[in-house]
Amino acid sequence: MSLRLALLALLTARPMTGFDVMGQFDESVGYLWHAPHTQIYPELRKLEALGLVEGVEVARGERGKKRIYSITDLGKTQLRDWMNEVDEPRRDRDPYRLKAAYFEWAEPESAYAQLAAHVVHYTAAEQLYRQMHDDILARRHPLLKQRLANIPADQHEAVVRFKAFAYSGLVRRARGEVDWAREGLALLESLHPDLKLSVDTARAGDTTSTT
Amino acid sequence: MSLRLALLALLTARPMTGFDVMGQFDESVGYLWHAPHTQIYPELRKLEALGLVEGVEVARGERGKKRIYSITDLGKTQLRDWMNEVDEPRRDRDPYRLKAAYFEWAEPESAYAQLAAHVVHYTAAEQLYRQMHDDILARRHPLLKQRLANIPADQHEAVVRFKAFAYSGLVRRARGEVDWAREGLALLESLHPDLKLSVDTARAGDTTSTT
DNA sequence: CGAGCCATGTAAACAGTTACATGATTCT
DNA sequence: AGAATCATGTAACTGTTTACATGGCTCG
Repeated sequence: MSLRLALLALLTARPMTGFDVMGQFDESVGYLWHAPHTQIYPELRKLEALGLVEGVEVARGERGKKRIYSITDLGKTQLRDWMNEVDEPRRDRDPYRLKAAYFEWAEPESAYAQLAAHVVHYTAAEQLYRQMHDDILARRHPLLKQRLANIPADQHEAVVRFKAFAYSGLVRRARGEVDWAREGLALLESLHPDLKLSVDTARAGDTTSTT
Repeated sequence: MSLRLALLALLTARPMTGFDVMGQFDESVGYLWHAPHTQIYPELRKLEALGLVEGVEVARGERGKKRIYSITDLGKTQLRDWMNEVDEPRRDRDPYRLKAAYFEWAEPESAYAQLAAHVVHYTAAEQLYRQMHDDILARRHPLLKQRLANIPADQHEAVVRFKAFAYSGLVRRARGEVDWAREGLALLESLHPDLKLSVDTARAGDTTSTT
């Protein structure tokens, strides 16, 4: 259901083509939910069949065409209903923790490399999420600006704060991942004091640390 | 691949039936990875067909039977290979943050109820994970004891520490979820000062808080 | 003998990934 | 003319959920 929710929510900002949705899924909303175009196009068709969105075909140049989707009143009602549902938390599925639990089966060097990559990835992710968070609060984010333009000014504050709140959660998670992975690196170093230096060297040359 | 990894890793502790695996997936490993029996039984058959595990049928009473699976040498090699692979972090899919980003579409009461449920759930989860963490470090955990019995004593420390490390990650995540949800509750209260009390009352009577 | 546990499946539907495919428009 | 971007799909496969099914064992 999350993909549908993401699509409907996105279309409340402005009408879009499937291609536009793709673009948003590569940035902004894409950090909250991502889907490839092979899932987006069919799903928009399904939403249209359900009457939740409406698509109109529009010419593009001489022969080209594109399909612009807007959310319908029914779609807004459905969105509101989904948003009001309390879905009980999903059972956790955690590939990182699963793998870490059995690190005794990996070479220490490779466990180290995995945790180092984790640090690199989530350090960059945290930066990115924090940037988004700040852009939202400052109302610099382009899609957010369009969204706000369509609704009364007295609701702007709530809309902005909710989005910032969501990103603050992403920042928090990313920071947690980094702290956790560092804890793991320290553990590996304490278990294999002899390997430490060689791996550290490998990491410096390997992972193209961006910080 | 995570399900297979979880199954193979589990079978390194001791041979098990599909039913035993189910039991473990309802506790211990189940916090790291979960699958219903409808996925476990066919997957074990597939692993057997691949030669990664070996199943022997054993009588149970007069007419009953069960199938006990053990990991093969090939399975151990495969497990080691998977553990050494550095899988680059998956694209984030985050239903909670997605939903929170569009809370302006929910009734404040219902947004509040969702975050309150989040707090309750992850508070309980944190307790549980912390308990597991402590049981592991103290080597009280039954499956862990069996696992340690099969390997040289000089490897015990590493095995125990890796498992504890994984659970420490779960504890960290759960705590992050609670903090985040509380941040959201505070936000809702600041946006709707008038609603606060009524919702608070509803929460106290509603969610059977266990702390 | 009934309740609760042990034990194992199939099938349909839904969600997500990966591979394969096509073509127009715009800018340089 | 070629590259970058806009635009949209189908199909096969893998993974996960949900519904439907069955039957034996053990203990009170």
